Amino acid sequence: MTSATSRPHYPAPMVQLDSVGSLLLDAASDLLAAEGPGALTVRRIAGAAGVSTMNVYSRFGGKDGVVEHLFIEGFQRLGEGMSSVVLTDDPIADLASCGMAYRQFAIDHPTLYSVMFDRVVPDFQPTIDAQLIAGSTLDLLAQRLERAMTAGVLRQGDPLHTAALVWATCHGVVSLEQKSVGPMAINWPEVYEQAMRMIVTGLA
Amino acid sequence: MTSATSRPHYPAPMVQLDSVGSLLLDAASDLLAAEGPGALTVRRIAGAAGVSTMNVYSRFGGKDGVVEHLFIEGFQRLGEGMSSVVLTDDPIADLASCGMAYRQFAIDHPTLYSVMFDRVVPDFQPTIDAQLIAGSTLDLLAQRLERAMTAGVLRQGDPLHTAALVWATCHGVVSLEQKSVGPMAINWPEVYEQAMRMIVTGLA
DNA sequence: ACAAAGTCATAACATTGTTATCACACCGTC
DNA sequence: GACGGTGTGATAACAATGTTATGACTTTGT
Repeated sequence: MTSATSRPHYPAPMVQLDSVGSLLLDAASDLLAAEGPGALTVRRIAGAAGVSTMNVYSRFGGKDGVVEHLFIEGFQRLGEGMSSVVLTDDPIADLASCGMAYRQFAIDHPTLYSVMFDRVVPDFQPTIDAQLIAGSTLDLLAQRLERAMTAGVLRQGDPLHTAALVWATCHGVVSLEQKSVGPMAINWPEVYEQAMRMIVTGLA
Repeated sequence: MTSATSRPHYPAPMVQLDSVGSLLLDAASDLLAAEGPGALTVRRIAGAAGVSTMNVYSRFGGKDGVVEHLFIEGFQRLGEGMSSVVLTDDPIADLASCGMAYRQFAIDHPTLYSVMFDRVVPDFQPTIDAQLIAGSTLDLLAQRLERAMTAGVLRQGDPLHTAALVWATCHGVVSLEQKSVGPMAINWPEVYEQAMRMIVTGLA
């Protein structure tokens, strides 16, 4: 992270990880969940994995490579969480379930969520590939929305743009809630439900 | 001099700043705007202000004190931007203007926005006072919404919770846009306008 | 069997936030 | 005017960070 000459390219995220690599990722994930992004130091990650710090560089190209893996893993798990809701014959109810799964992920993994959506690791910028993976999570939502559109319960429109709008709304509520912005009196779970009602009626 | 017992106690944000303090804040603000949060180091701030690093500690208690000032200043400027829109006799149009002012602020000051809403400075946590100031920005929005409610163009409801919902929606779109999350093909300005239409129809 | 190449733990380096040191200016008193 | 106390602030030191260099050990090819 010292030389900012050119965009650093980390190892491809799909490389087969050996045991040490997996150990490092697990240790980083545990550290992140337990103590937050501040605990994500190269020495602590390597120490928790029981290996030397150089493994972080030989396998991931540096700290940012590890963070990028966590970033991608987070979006994959978020996608799994949203796609694991069982579909009913009510597209609107399914959308609501999807939204609740989104919020549940953010609540269950707040520090991972902050790695994904806040710039919580200094100078970390996901690669184009990682951004594409992150963006592909939107496809799930777009499919749900398109289904609701063809069913006639939502107004017709570009599914991708509508998905971006819905995603942004859910993210906005979760983000403000996590940062405790605004008066303490605000009941954020209620705001979230209100947001989903607003989405449905606003896009009907 | 500073009580070593309680740690995160920055000087009150309303203290009268001497010339060196103002110099430091201006330098920090310029650095943040020009090179992003990574450039916000104690030495660079002091160097840009032409003073020694110790001034950061004697006047602000440390780097986080400076960041807290920027944090508060950001919300104050955001509030000014939103309250500077001239009011018409159309509460809905005024709400839209308010929303556009919000987005304009985020576009004009992206790094300041990230200090306010992302956890971009490691281990920085705004004090309760700063959070209250940040939350008070919501009051402006709540007043606009209450006006639209009494005018009958928006459904009755708790103005504060509704304001939180509207704020979260605007923040969500701006946040995802700034981080380039999602496919590149997304037209974020259009998503933002769509969001405001959704808000109006969803809350009518 | 031996040299070349790779691997990895240790140590070194630059930079960060923070704290300690210490010289010098200022101020009240004699 | 001289002197001791007070405090301000610049310099240097310290711990921790990401990263790179070094050097010993292992593996491999012939």
